[in-house]
Amino acid sequence: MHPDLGFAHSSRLMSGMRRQYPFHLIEPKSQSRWEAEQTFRAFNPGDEVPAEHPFGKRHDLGGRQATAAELPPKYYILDMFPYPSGAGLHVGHPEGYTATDILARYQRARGRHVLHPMGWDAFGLPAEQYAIQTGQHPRLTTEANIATFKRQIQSLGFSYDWSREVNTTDPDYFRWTQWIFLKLYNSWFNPATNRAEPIETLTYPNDCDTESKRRAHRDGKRLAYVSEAPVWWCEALGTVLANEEVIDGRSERGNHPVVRKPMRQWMLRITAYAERLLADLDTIDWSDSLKEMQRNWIGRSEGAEVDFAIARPTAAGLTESAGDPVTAACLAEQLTGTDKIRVFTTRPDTLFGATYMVLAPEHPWVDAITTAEQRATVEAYRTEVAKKSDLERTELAKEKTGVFTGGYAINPVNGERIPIWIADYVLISYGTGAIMAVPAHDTRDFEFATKFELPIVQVVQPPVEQADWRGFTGDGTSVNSTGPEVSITGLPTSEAKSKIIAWLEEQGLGQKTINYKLRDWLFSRQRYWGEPFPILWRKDEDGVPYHEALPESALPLLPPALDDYKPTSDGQPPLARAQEWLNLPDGATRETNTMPQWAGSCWYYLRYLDAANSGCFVDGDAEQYWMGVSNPKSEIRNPKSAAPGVDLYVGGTEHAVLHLLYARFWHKVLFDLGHVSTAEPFYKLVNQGLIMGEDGQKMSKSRGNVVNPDEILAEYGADAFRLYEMFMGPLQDSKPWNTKGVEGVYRFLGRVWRLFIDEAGEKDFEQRCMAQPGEEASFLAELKPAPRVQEVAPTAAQLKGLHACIKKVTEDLDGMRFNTAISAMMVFVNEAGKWEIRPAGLLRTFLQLLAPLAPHLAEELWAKLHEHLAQVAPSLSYAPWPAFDPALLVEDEIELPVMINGKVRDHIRVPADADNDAVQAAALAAERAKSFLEGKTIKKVIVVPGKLVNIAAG
RNA sequence: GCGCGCGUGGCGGAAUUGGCAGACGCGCCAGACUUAGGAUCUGGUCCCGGAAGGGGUGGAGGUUCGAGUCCUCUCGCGCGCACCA
Repeated sequence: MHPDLGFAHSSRLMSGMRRQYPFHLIEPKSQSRWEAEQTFRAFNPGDEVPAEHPFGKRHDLGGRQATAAELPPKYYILDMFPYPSGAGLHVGHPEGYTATDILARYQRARGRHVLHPMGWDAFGLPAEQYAIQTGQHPRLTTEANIATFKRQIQSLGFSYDWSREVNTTDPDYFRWTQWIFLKLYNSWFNPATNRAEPIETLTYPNDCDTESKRRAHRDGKRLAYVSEAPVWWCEALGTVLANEEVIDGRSERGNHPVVRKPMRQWMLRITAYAERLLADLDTIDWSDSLKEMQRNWIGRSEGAEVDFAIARPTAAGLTESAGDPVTAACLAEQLTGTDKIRVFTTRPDTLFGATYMVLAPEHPWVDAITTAEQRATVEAYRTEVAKKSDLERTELAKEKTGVFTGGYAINPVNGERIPIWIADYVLISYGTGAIMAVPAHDTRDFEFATKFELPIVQVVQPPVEQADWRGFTGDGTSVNSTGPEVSITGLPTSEAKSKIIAWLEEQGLGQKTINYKLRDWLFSRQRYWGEPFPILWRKDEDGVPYHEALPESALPLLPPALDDYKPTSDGQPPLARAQEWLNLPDGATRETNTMPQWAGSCWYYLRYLDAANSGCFVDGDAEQYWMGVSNPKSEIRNPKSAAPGVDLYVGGTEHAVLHLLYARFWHKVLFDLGHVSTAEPFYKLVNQGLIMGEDGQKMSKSRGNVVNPDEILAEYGADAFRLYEMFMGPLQDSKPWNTKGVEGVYRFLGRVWRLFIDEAGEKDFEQRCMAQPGEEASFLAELKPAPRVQEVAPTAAQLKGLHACIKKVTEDLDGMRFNTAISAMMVFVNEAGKWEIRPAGLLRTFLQLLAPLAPHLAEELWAKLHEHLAQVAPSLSYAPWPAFDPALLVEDEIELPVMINGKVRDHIRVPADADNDAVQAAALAAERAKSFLEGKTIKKVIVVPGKLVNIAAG
């Protein structure tokens, strides 16, 4: 039979698609071995480690229970769990997962006890919308999607501990989400201790003399409370949205229009934690840009609140007062009573420059101060503003609008009478909803004053002489800032601020204040597919409704079965359709809102620690071992924080504020209440970059540039896919996909394969597979390493090549530089491919380096290189990471460039330990160098030991 | 507008504290093996130039013996926030 006859009948082989190596046999083989062995299971303190488990063997813990102190140092490496959509996995998902898997495998080899779990963030709108359309229960859709995601993720060979898998829609999971909600509900934030405390520690003011007053006081302090405030209502989605879910007046999901609407909603008091959420950013290892995004979101600004008296039109002696000083005594008289407007400013040093005041159109004082002549104008403006959506209000903000109310206020520092305007550039929701306008030193006020011809008075001198003070908003020196009672003229901005604040406080006219952009978190949604609130509503003796918590024993509170998942016709959430569920025999009714999708993802990293625990959200010992620094052997040393929490968390930037801020908030509450041992959940966080389509555009169905991982896997295998995702470039960068690049790393894996398996063996193997396709697996098992692979001592050069590779790969994995680690392995393999005799021991060490990145191929070859010694291979997953020997990397003689005036002109070889004088002499004696120096005077010779020689000549 | 980040071959990217720019991979060119090659192996590949040599890290200056790296200005791109007083 002609040897090539078989090939001709395979379209795959004929078309040049011949596999570089039999990954289609190797990958399922490795994966089923890991599954059978439970290779990647992590053990909680007190768990029995099976006698034969490779982790137990490595750490001498097999066959017994290990205490936290006996377990090796932990390494908790976490991926942002996915929302399992119907579309299946996208090539972007596995990028982060591959990076964490490589590190998880690397850290196991380094001897760490690795916790690397995966789960499903499975509540959410798409499954619910599908349910509305088809009547199919969202659980069925969700389960099908999870099955697809799980199959796809598992086909990549990730070393997750699947025994810890969580699913936010599982009653055994959301029971604890509800439990945490009850913790929030039953706690208040004590400003004196700066932390959350059980609601029982709340003290009541003396006037709380009835139970209903006490209840009102208590309900006003809870971390989870009910508010009637205006919220973002999205008609298309049939639900309210959090501030964070609204972008430019449209829903983040689906880009539907949203409107403001007052509704009764559950809120979480995240603002109480604003300062701690901000301050603790300094204790964690996140990228600067991410921290900056969180800081911006929290939006802390320091300044002062200042009271401006309202000048009533009837007030005598307060008419136009050109040079007619109004005394502080007169002002004090004005400020008795409540006729004052409080403004917030970050620049109290510019008080003397306040030439008018602006209120938000919705400000409660507007009616009272508007004069009869202006009333029609003011009303018209307010109506116009109310009609505008917030989108228009911000997008059309290029041109300032506003109207005069006819009212005046008194500037407390100089008694000036200033007009009060209303304008929509002042927001009711920030600060006090009112500002003092300093047009000379605030861009917005400047634009407004210019348009409406309001006076502009300089009160800050810019530090640079020539600079125009008009519109100058930086720090400088106060000028024109002397009043009858106080002067800050001549003071630099920071001193001027503190002096004027001190004076205001003394006079009872204002005080130092800190404001945050952060708002409380709108926590309820009018949906079906989310966690029901464990809350009942009752009415008191006066018929006033009030809420009360279900007991913990009533958890989990399951959502009712429904035939129709739409909201009710009168706009009630879908849960209101279930009358039996809704109405309790004792007359109470259930809360019909559900929690937002963020709820489940706020704490899933804690559930992984003890996923099957039915008595507790997480066992204390497990929590302390995996999250804390209580383990004396822990290698994590965080200088600023007592605790690391999750050692490494990898995910996309899309969660930079929402998920990460919410999770930090919940974690801090749990910390305050003593349920977790660290103040922060995620010590180190890395955002992977976006993978774009081959055209350099963001991948999307409409562009048709989406790459399906299943197809790549079928053609090149999981190892090549993993390797390519890492080889594309730095993890944090965005980069375009290029399938040709996959072929590059695939060829590299083929070269690795051929280092071990020679052509003759391979050909024979392929022919046998072709003849008996059913026997492929056993033919693979019989395949022997090439005769060139021998148990011999390596040469010095071979050892040096290997150890250079160990060094580079080790350092690069530590620094998460996967692309250059792969490049180092390519260099090694290119070199090793030339060796006539390939020392087996050396190749085994190389496989250990390759194993975290291409684990399937490494396992297969590792097994073969032990079989040929008639040994059963030890577990590659737990084989100790090779150390490099620096002594092997030292050169006796080194080549140095000789530069003349910074240009390389020659090279010299000198002993590695040659002193500078010897190197200089050698450089000056170098032939080519000499010819360049002819006719020139040598001014200076710089010798950088081990690097180069530079001769400055002219 | 403000804040953060980034600009290096035809392409993705290397160059860890200022020290031989372009590692590694893709693509391309040539060769070997071959009935064949979209397999594999070998060599080449920043630009100009036959060579010698010269030029070169978005642009313009500067510091330095020496700059992709540091400083100043400027242009371009990406991300975030967006009237937050």
